[in-house]
Amino acid sequence: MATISDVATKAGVSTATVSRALNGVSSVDPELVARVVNAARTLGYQPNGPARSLRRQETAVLALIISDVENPFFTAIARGVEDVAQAVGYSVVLCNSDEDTGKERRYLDVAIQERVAGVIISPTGTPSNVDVLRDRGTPVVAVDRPLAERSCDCVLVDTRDAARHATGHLIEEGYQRIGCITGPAGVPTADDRLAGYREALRAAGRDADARLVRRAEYRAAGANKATHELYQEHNRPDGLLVANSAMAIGVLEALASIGLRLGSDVGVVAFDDVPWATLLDRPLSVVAQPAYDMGGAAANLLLERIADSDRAPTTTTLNARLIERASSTRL
Amino acid sequence: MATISDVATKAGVSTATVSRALNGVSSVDPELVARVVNAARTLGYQPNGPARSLRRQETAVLALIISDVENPFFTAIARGVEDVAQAVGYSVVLCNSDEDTGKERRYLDVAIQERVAGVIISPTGTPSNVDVLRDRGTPVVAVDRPLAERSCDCVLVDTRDAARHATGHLIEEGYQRIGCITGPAGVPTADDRLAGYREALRAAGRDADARLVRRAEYRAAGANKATHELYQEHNRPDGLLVANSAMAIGVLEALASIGLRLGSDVGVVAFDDVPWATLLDRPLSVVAQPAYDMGGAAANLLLERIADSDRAPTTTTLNARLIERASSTRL
DNA sequence: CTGAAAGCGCTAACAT
DNA sequence: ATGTTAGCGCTTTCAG
Repeated sequence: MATISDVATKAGVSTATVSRALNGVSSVDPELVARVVNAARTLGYQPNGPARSLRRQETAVLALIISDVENPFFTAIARGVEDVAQAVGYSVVLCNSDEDTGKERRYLDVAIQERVAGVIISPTGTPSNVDVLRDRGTPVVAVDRPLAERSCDCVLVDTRDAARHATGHLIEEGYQRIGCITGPAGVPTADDRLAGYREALRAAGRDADARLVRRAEYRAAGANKATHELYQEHNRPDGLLVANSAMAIGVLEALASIGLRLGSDVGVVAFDDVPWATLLDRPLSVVAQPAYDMGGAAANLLLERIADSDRAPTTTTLNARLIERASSTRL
Repeated sequence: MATISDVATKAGVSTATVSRALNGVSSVDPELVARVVNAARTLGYQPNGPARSLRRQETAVLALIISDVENPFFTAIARGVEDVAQAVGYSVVLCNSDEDTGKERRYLDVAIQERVAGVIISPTGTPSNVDVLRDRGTPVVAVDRPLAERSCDCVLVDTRDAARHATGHLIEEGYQRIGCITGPAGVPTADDRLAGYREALRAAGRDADARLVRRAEYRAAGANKATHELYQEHNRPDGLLVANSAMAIGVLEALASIGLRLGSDVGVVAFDDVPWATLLDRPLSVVAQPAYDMGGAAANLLLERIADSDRAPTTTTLNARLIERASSTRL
């Protein structure tokens, strides 16, 4: 593969001039630039990335570590990140931590070893994993979930507020015993959505009945099981707040198999807008999070921090939007 | 950030010994290994990836270039690739070409510049883009779509066969005027699915009616429009083969808005299994492709080729599975 | 404005 | 078994 010195020989100049010409340093004789560009093209020259990174002590790649590639919410974030990064010449490498602290740790190590310019992460488990980056001065932005230490840029949505709204909506629609199916304890979004749910009940002068709350992994299977449990008890809920779209699938399957109809028998609102929401017989009401914008905002924040590591940490909080459909309407 | 020579100094050995110890060369005195490992740990040493890549003239990263990160089919492939790669110590960088030849080209350039060990690609548009890799001897595996030149490892599914089966199933269920909504001309999967559809009709002694065929981008919006067009004509189809799951969403929305019921009014089979298929009032019949396995197979093929570039190119063809549900049953 | 040369951090001969 | 050293390809002083 052609190197910079092949190009230099072919163009009859030094490697320094080739480097300057190809990197757009203005002080190069236009005629030489033309010769260099020509030589590079005929040789099919492509710069050696590792050599450049080694010399410059920096790379033009960002790492994005998410907890589930198959969750549309996270892939939408990924698009947002990528579109912003691409526009300024950065590449993005997408890593899937799968809600596994060990995997997350390994990817962080890879990110450090490859000397990426910065990391955007939706942190899984303990914040100590991320400390590894901060110790080395690698810029980090947390997205979707805050880091325990507030000393880090974050892009969040006001998910507790959104949960409160959604629950309030179910109350207004006349549902009496509203339950909540949320993610594992310790996952901030799961806890916040539960907190918002409780606030709404309290604000309406109702007791939050702990027996109507279930936790499970953020996946269909766990939510399915949790729903079946909930409906084996005496006090069956007639309303349900579901904390993510994967869970919604498990919940809706369970309700169908029990023979309950959405809206009339049980009002349901789920987090995350999904393209199939409107295909259901009773279309699904959702809390739509601005995932694409979150990704874009996170990327911008990261780029700013890369440019200026002394900037004070910012937290950007975006709002979610409740979309009311038939699944949360009595008739 | 600590370098190898910092570790060498701290452990009281040469950098060569540190390198050997940390890379598990067996001929190092166990006591020295221990000292090195200790020094490395206390210094928080992490090897410099670019330096290593430059020296070794190889990297332990694979690039995966797919045409749509938001399509569950491709994210499932990504998981398959990643699980195999991870197990043998490779990282995977995921790139989203978005069915855009220009973006694809840019990512291929990045892959070359970063000197990735190999590329798995679901090629968009002209095959000439990929030639760039083959000219440089970068190992490539095509997945989901073949490369025009057969001189390249491929992992495909027998999608024409699957389309024929699915169409045959609609015929057997008694649907009389079966239409097809497929992707853009030139995209091999789109063309193959159409070809399989036609074969099935011919085998049943029916004319393939060109007026029942529509093409659109592999997205919901285009399929929605195409469906509306189809149902404005005299000869409305009573059966539909839909070439991917994003399109299925557009089609189902259109049918609902026209007031047609799945199964009874119009039998529908769509490519790609989706988790929400069973949530519909009339659950959706699908052609389930083994996406995860495809990713795994592609990764294995690529690793083999990296190890032995002289191996003859292989084409692995996997089978899809028709899952019959209520959307393709009259009653 | 251009060239010569040093050196980023690591690994792999080669020498001991 | 360990150390010495050259050099991967590039960018960037420093001279001229």
